[in-house]
Amino acid sequence: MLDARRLRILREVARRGSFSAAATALGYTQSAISQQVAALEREAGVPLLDRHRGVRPTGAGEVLLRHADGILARIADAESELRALREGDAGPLRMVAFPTAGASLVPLAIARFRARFPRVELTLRPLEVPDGRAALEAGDCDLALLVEDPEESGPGGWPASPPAAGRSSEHAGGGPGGRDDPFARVHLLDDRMDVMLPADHRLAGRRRIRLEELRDEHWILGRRDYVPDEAIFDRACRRAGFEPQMAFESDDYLAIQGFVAAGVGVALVPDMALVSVREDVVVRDLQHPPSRRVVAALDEQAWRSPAVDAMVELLVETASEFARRRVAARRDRHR
Amino acid sequence: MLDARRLRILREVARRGSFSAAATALGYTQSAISQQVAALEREAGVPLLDRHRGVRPTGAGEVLLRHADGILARIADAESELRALREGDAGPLRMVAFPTAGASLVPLAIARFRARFPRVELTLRPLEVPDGRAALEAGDCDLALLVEDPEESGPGGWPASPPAAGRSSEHAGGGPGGRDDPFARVHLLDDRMDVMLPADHRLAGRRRIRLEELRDEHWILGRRDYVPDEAIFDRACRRAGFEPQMAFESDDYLAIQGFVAAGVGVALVPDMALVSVREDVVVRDLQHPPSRRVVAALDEQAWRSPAVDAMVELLVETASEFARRRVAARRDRHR
DNA sequence: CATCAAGCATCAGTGATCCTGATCGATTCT
DNA sequence: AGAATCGATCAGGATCACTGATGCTTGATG
Repeated sequence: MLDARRLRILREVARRGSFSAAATALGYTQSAISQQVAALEREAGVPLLDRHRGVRPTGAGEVLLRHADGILARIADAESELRALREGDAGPLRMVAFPTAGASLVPLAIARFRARFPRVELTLRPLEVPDGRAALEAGDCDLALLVEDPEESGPGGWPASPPAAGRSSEHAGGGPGGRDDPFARVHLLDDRMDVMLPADHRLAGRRRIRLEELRDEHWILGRRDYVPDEAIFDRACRRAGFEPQMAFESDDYLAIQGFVAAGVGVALVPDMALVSVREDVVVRDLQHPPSRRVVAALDEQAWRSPAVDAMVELLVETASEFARRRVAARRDRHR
Repeated sequence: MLDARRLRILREVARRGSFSAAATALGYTQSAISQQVAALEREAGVPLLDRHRGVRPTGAGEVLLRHADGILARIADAESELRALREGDAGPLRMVAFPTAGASLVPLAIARFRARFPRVELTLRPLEVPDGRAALEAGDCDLALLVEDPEESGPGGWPASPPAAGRSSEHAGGGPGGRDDPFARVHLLDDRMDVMLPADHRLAGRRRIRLEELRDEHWILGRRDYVPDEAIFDRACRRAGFEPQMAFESDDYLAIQGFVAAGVGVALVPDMALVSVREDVVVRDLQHPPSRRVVAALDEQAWRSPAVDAMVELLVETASEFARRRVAARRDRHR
């Protein structure tokens, strides 16, 4: 196969009009140029340079030079894109997020990210948590936003960078009740869960509610296999000393709002899902509110581009602002 | 610089999904593939393949693969064009010819050539003989049609090919009165020169004229520095025992016809320039007609593509037919 | 005409690179 | 558990690329 380095040499020779000049320009000796050109001509089976009067490309040389520019330009493109990718300001960044995050937290982070890294090709797929985990495992995405049950997972934290020495696993998973997946997790926020009641519910006027007070209600919850909501809820009820009666499961918090409004039951909803709340339902704090943990997960094995790191950092920042704003919103709710 | 061979390996690995399969496909061992991919990743500074579960390209790998196809395709293009060029059925063929040939003999040869080698990019520049010789010398053309004085040049013939053994040089130039340029010459035809008279000239009715009979005429001839016509004519006159009186020089045979028709003088014109003859002039044979030699000249040093060889051969054929046709036309002229 | 400088070709030597074959560890399938 | 597959790694040998020296040709200069 034609060697691009030799094409570069040929081009330089043609451009400069002499082997020696090309050698100087490329940092070789004249001897090396001569040998490489000879090798290229041997390979081509045709003389490429007319050495008789100066050095000029022959017809065949012209033909090859026409291609050489294109080939070398494309190689240079590939190299510059690789360089950009290595430095984080270009290339693909494939994100997945569970739908609620994809509609609330993530857009904020992405807006900032795009401003800072306009050339990164950022893609976001909203995927339910198990699918997101699978995508990460399959290498189909670089970064996944997941919700998890805080009592099933470790404390979470910034993952140690793989090539660095002394990799501490204290932040990563694998602690008590650790997970069996190899992901690094970064804690973004604890998504507190509130109770949603029909606006005309007997407890709607209360500022804070104890879970036991709702022991006789029918409950509407997110689907068990998508979000950890139900597991968290079950445990909370058990601790409150009752067994909840389930009315419906749904994977859509808007649908859940609809059920609550219609009087089908009450719901435990994560704060994050409350970016829009219908008029005919109210949201009230629980006394000991459970929460679910929102994390950014990465493949600890895989190389992390600077873009991914930057995105994680932005997510952390954005999440903390988001949490502050939610606390404020919670305060307003009670006025 | 990125090595195209490595890109090919990367592509094959990505396509087949395993190092071993790629190794088999490319005729390497798995070890070689592994090492080459590792080298490519080192060079790129980024992991390109995710080896964890099967082998899949990472984001960076995808980026590089996107370029790899383009790069490899272009290299393949260049190679196939080189191959075609080596085999003669593609690539450039740059011809120059003196204007008279460019308007008579050459179009016939080119028509046949194009039918046989449609993919060769054939270019023809009409250049006066000295310019054509310079172009050939400078390597600006592959083949030049020249007119020469037969008494200044050797017999002409098929040039000996430099690398081939046992190619007889008996036909080649370099005989008595040889030239100082390094061109190989192939004799195409002897372009006989006739005398052109005004239609009302006193000798217009004659079938054949002796040069001496025109000793008192004024002569119109092609320019000395462009064509050998004048040198040939001078010598003929000297042999006929007189010194010609010159009226005009012109580099255009149509202009010469105009002068003759206008009665400015008579002219010695090469047969080849008589593809079109005005009504108000006549062309008559000389008794011992001088002739100029039409040759195809090539740079003996340069590599001769099969296309050039084919063109030379076609020119020889075409020239002999052309000469036959001219003889017939000459016969008709006298009826 | 002799000399000199510039330029390409060639050769031997050396260091880098590439490939093979063997082996190891990990993973998957049976 | 055992076999099979796959990638990583290592040592060794072949090849390749480059350097530095030398020779030859050409064109300019005194």
